[in-house]
Amino acid sequence: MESVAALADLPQLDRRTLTDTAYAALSDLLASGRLAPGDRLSLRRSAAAFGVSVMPVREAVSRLVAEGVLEVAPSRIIRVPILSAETFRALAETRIAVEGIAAARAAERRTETELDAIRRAEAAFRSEAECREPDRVIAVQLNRNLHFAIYSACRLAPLIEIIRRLWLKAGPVINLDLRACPERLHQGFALRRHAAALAAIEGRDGSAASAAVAADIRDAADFILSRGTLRTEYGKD
Amino acid sequence: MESVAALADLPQLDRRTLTDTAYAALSDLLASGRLAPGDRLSLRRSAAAFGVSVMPVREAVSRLVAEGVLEVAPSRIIRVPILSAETFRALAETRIAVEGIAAARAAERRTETELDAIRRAEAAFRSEAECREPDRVIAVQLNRNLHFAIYSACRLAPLIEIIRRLWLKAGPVINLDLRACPERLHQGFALRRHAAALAAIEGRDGSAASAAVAADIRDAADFILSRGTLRTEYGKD
DNA sequence: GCTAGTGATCTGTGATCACAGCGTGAACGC
DNA sequence: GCGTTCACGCTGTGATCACAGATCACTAGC
Repeated sequence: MESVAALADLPQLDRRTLTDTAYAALSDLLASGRLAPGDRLSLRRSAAAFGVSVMPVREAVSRLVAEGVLEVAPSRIIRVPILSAETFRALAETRIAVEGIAAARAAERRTETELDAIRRAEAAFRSEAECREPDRVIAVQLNRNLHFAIYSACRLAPLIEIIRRLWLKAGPVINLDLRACPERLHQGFALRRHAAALAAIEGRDGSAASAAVAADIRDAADFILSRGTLRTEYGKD
Repeated sequence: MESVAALADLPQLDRRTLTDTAYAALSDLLASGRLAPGDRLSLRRSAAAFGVSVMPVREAVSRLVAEGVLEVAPSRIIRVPILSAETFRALAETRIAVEGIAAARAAERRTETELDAIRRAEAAFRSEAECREPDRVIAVQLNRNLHFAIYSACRLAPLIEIIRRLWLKAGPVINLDLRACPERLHQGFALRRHAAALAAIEGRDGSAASAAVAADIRDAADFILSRGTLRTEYGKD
C-alpha cells in the first residue's frame, strides 16, 4: 500500500481528452476574437493544425454547434454564425438579464476575498484602458477577467456556466467590433460602468450592481447596433 | 425553374442527422424521467437500441456531457449525474433566477395569442392534476408544456434555450421524486402557483409572475430536499 | 473460508475508411 | 464572346477498426 497522504495531494489527475483540448482551443479562438463572424472552419484542416485526427475536432465542433456558437450550413460548411441585428439584440437582452442577476447576487454575498479579486481585476483593466496605446487583445482579456471575477462571486456554478456560453456566442461580434473601432476604449464608457459596479459590490447594493453591469452590456450592444454592420434582414445565409 | 412560392413553404428541409435524432431521443428519455440519476449508459448498447452505429450516439452523448446533463466517470462509464443536495440547490436557485426573468418578461409583453396558449396549457394541467388518478407521465409533460408556454412569450430565444437545458439537468431528479411521491400532485401546490402565474400574466404584472414561477420551483425543490434522498456530502462518486 | 491474483470482456477514445452532396473551375457548345 | 455543363476536389456524416484502461468473475493459494 502506498502513502495515502501523498495520493490525496493529486485529487484527480484530470483525464483531459483530445476532444476537451480541441474544445478549449476553439473556445479560446472564439472568445479572443481570432475567429470572426462568417469565418469558415474545416474539420480536416483544423485537425491538421492541431496535429490530431479529425475525430476530436469533430466532437469539439459538434459541441459548439449544439451550443449555437458555431453553425453548419446545409452546404456542409462550418462557420461562426453571422448574427442578424435582431438575433444580436436578443442575445444582448438575455445577457443583461442573466448577468444582471449574477452581479446582483455577487454584490449581496461577496466575501472580502472575492471583493479583493474584483478590485484587482478592475484596476488591471483600468490601467490598460487608460494607457496611451492599449493592447486590444489584452484589454479584451482583462475585461473578461473582471466580469467573471464578479460573476464568480455569485456562487452559482450553473449560472456562471450559462454566462460563459453566452460570452462564447457574443464574443466574435464584440471582438470584431472592438478590432474595428479601438478608439472606443478611450471613451471610457466601460470604465465608468466598471467603477459603478465595483462601488455597488463594495456597498453590497445588488440592484445597483445589476444596473451597472446591464448598462455596460447595453453600451456595447447599442454601439455595435448603431454601426449598422449587422444584417438587418433575416435569411438563412 | 420551379415555383418560388412552393419552395418558400418548406423553409428548410431540416437536415436532421442521426446525431440530432439520437440527441432528441436521449433528451426525451431524460426529460420524461425514464432515465434516473445514477443510471448508466453504454454507447454500443444505446446504438444497438437505436439501430445505428455508435457514431451518432457518441456525438449526442458528447453534447449532453458537455452540457452537464450526463457525465462520464473516470472509469469510462456514462451515467446521469447523482446531484448532491448542494448542487441541486444551486441548480434550483439558478432556475428561480432565470425562469423568473423569463416569466416576468412574458407577463409584460405577451400577446393575446400567447395568453390563450398559456390558458389552455394551464387548464390542461389542472384537469389532469385534479383527476382522481392522474397519470404521472402525462402530468409531467403537461407541467412542462405550461412552463414553456409561459417562457415562449418572453420572446428571447437564447433565454428559452438556456431554460431548456436547465430542465434537462433537473429533469431526472424531479421526475424521480414525482415517481416516488405521486401524492404530491394532489396537494395542489403546483396548481396554486400556476393559477397565480396565469393571473399575473393576464394582468401584465411582471414581478408577480416572476414570484409565482419562483415559488413553484422552490416548492418542488424544497420538497425534494426535505426528503433527504440526495447526497449531502460531496465526493466525485 | 477468505483473500489476492488474473484473464475475459466491456468501456470510451482516437484513427481511418467510405460515401453522398455541394462548390468550383475549366472546357465545351452555341 | 458568353453561357452551360461536367468533372474533380473537398465537405461533413456515418461506419468500422484499434487500443488502453477498468470492471468483474473466477480460480489458485494460504
